[in-house]
Amino acid sequence: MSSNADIAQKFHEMANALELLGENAFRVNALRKVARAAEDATDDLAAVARSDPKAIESIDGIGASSARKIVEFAATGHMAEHEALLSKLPAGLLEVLRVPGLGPKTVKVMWEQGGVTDLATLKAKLASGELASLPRMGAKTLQNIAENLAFLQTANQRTRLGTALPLAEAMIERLAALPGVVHASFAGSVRRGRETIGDVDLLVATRHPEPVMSAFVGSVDVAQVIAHGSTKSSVRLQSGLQVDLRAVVPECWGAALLYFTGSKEHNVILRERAQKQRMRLNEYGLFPDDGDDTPPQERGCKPVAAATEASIYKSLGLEWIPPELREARGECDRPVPTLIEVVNIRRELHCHTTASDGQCTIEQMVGEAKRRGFDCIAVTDHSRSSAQANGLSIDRLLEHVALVRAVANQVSGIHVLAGSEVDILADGRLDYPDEVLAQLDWVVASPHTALRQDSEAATERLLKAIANPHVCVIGHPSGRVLGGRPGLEPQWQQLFDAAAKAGVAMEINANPLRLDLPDQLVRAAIAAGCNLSINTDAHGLDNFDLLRYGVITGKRGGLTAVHCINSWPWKQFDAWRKS
DNA sequence: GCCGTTTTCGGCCCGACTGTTTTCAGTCG
Repeated sequence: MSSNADIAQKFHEMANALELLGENAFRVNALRKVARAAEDATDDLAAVARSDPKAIESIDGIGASSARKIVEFAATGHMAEHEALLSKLPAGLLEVLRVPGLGPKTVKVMWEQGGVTDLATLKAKLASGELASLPRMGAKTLQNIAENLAFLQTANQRTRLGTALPLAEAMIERLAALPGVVHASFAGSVRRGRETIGDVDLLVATRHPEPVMSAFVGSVDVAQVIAHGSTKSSVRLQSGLQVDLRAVVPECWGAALLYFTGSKEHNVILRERAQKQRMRLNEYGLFPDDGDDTPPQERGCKPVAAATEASIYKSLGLEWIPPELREARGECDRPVPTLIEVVNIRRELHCHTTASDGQCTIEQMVGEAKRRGFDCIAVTDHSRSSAQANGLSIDRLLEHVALVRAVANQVSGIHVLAGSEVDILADGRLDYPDEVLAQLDWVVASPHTALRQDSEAATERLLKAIANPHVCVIGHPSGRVLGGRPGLEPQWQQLFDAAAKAGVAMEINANPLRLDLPDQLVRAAIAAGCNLSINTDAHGLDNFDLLRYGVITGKRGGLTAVHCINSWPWKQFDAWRKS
């Protein structure tokens, strides 16, 4: 675990502990904000705290008190207040908060009056019926807790975007076809394109929501109905994934879409902004604030804006902000960039064929790239050390390069580059000698093994690869697998500075298992002056469809076509490549 | 605990649904 994740977890735990102890809710919220700031930070906070303690306090959301705790943690590996708070609670009590539907108030009562100290005692006391004597603990509530506890113990972790997005699209298609549905869209973290999502949020505009809600909760793949109201329902699918559906009237579409897309933190910023302008923002619209506490839509107030997202942003003095940027990372305080789009991508610069571990021939891959309108494809099969991927020995590589060049000469209308995805060995040497690399048109250098080495070794390893004059792109730089392995955690700033100077691009690997670099590192790389390369790493024809996940990740990092080598006009790209 | 184009003190987003209640607390997003 990087120090940032460790710090974030400690602040989350302190927030939860304070909540269970019945502390001030604003203090709890402030600690959660600190945790989020730590999660979002790209620099290693412990390292920053050691070299420049003052810098911690200048981070938005982190005040003097939390900064002191982070500095203390960086110096000693301990956080006294964290330990003191947790010592006031039974060791397993925080775990109980993870049960869906159980919040701090209920868990506190269960602990103080019911003797629940962890998931095991909760399970036992549910079975024995002891908890029924507690306040607000009816039969239905107890049954729900038991079901949710069972669910928690079998639940997968978060769902990858590559799974959730196609599912959300399919559900939206079904909802849009229902009678009376005027608009239908997915919202939430799927629309924002987060790399993993906790649940799927869907939104429809209709004047007759009840039949839509009934159709939704009655879908064949629904395993459990969590809530079923006239305008809001929640279900759990057989896969375990939770899906929420909300219905609004068409006049509110923009306000509702904005609200349900989030993020929660982005919404808070918009609402605070509305307040300062003496307005109120909710999912029904942006209303003048007349001081009346009753929600304006219930009093027939006419909204300032509601039908489209753009009209609401405009009324708040903002440009429309793409969903991918709505993470409360300063997007309201700077001009909105023209983000990269799938249509901007003109070439695929990382793919595999049957020569190594791909499923298709050179001709098939080139044909598919051409069919998709690309002006170039780089064939980059694995290098000799990747034995599990049938990596090419030097002799096989040279034969393969000849074959790729033969195909290149046969096809018209597309440039075909003979390249390699060459392993970056654990010590930073490349898997082929320089005189072999010099014979290639294109070199993607990627780490595949030794992905658990320490930060210092990883930094040195990748710096060495960046320094090699034949390397064009660092492929999936961290080597992470979402929900699988964390990958390398080098000093990214140092790497990006070096890559910018050397003119080496950093890859956004579009495979939804990887999304590597991730969004926040894309942002840091751009800030350092790096160019990015979005590639599908295709091993077959279908894989070309993964491109959109890389583009979404780029958008989340603020990537424009200007900093993406796949989007440059051919002449610009070719000149850059040859330099 | 954090923050400041009203504020260095006094605020801190808003509404739907459930289950248990006779008017609302708790949870969620």
